[in-house]
Amino acid sequence: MNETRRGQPEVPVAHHDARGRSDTRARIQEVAVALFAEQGYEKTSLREIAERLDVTKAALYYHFKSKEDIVRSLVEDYFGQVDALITWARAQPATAATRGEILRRYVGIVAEGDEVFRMLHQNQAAVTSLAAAKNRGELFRERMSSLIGLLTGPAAPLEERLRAAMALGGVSVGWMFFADQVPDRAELCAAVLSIATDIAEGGTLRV
Amino acid sequence: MNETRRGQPEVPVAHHDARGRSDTRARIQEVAVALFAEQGYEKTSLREIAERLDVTKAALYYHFKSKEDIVRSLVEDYFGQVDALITWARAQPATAATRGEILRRYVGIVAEGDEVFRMLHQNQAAVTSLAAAKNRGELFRERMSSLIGLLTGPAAPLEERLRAAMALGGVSVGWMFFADQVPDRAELCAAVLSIATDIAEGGTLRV
DNA sequence: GTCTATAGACGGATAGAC
DNA sequence: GTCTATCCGTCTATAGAC
Repeated sequence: MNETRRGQPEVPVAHHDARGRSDTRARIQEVAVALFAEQGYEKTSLREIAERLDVTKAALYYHFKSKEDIVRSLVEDYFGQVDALITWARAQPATAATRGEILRRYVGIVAEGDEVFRMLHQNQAAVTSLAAAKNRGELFRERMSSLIGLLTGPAAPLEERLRAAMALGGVSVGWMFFADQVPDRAELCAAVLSIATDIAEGGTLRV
Repeated sequence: MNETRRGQPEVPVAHHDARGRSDTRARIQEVAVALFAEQGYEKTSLREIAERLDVTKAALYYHFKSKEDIVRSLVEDYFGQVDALITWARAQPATAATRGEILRRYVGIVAEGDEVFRMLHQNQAAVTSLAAAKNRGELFRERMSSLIGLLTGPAAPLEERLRAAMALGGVSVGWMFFADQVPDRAELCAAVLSIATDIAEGGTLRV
């Protein structure tokens, strides 16, 4: 149960460098994402995170002011990228090329955010009710709504909006399901994008 | 959010029928699903469920042997239907008609299961780690894998399996996002199915 | 920056009366 | 079937030494 080093290939090895300086903060985030995604946010205690890092709970509080603060540092980064995408897209002409580019960037965000993205979707309820306090509105739904609007226009018919929603949803599920099963992420990325574009454009555009 | 007791987010009224018989068990399930979906499984305490029902925690333990048992009673029903679908599908010829029917039934299960389905997806991490004890393997991933296999054949190329996965994912997201926004559920159901079939068949079949 | 120790709160669960 | 009362565990978070 306590395999501090092993498993995911990218977990760093050293706790300290030669002078005793530590990158503990970043390592806390790494371990936290992994545990939150695996067991859930609430079920993961600070004690458990601390144990994996071979530090004590109190040390965590030096780097983060609360458990919620750890998750916030993770989530902000991801949603920040989505918000940036939305802002960018609103300044573009509503062309098919723009819609294609929105999907392309969205797939990029998902692919890059990977672990945080998975953690987020595994803990939607917990994360949403955390953020609800400061970040008003529904974290996921609001962004989803914006993206659908940008992919279809403000008052598109149901079928069209549905295609956009299913394209977005397909990206999430498709990526998360296959990300750790295929060797070539770039290939997966391209395939997901191609199908998502296909879905959104409703067969008028074939790649 | 709460359509069982329509109206505001308020407390149900009747505790007993005329003869003192109570449907407490069913009402516990209703309240639990709603709260779990809204705030998350772990964040919802038995005290809170009991309060909404105007009973005490101890009363809950008469009907369910544990908190986990409440969620299990909910989840079993849903996954039972999915498993039945998989069993049925395995006994069918691997034709396009069968694949279409798999999707049709899957959409039906999602549409009917609605609230439980939403609760499940809002608490994937929590629910998975609960069931892990008795129901070995990944609750979601394993079923997903089976369905993808049935929709594509055992050793289909990545793109084809990806289409299947994204069709399934699209159904979940599409339904959950629009279910409480459109007046006509049957219409939504048909539209989702149509698009999902479109996705899975990869443009060879147009509805 | 990290530790030990502990406060303070809350949760799940049980016993036994009615 | 439901209640009151209570036990025990675990958790977040803080105080203060080093």
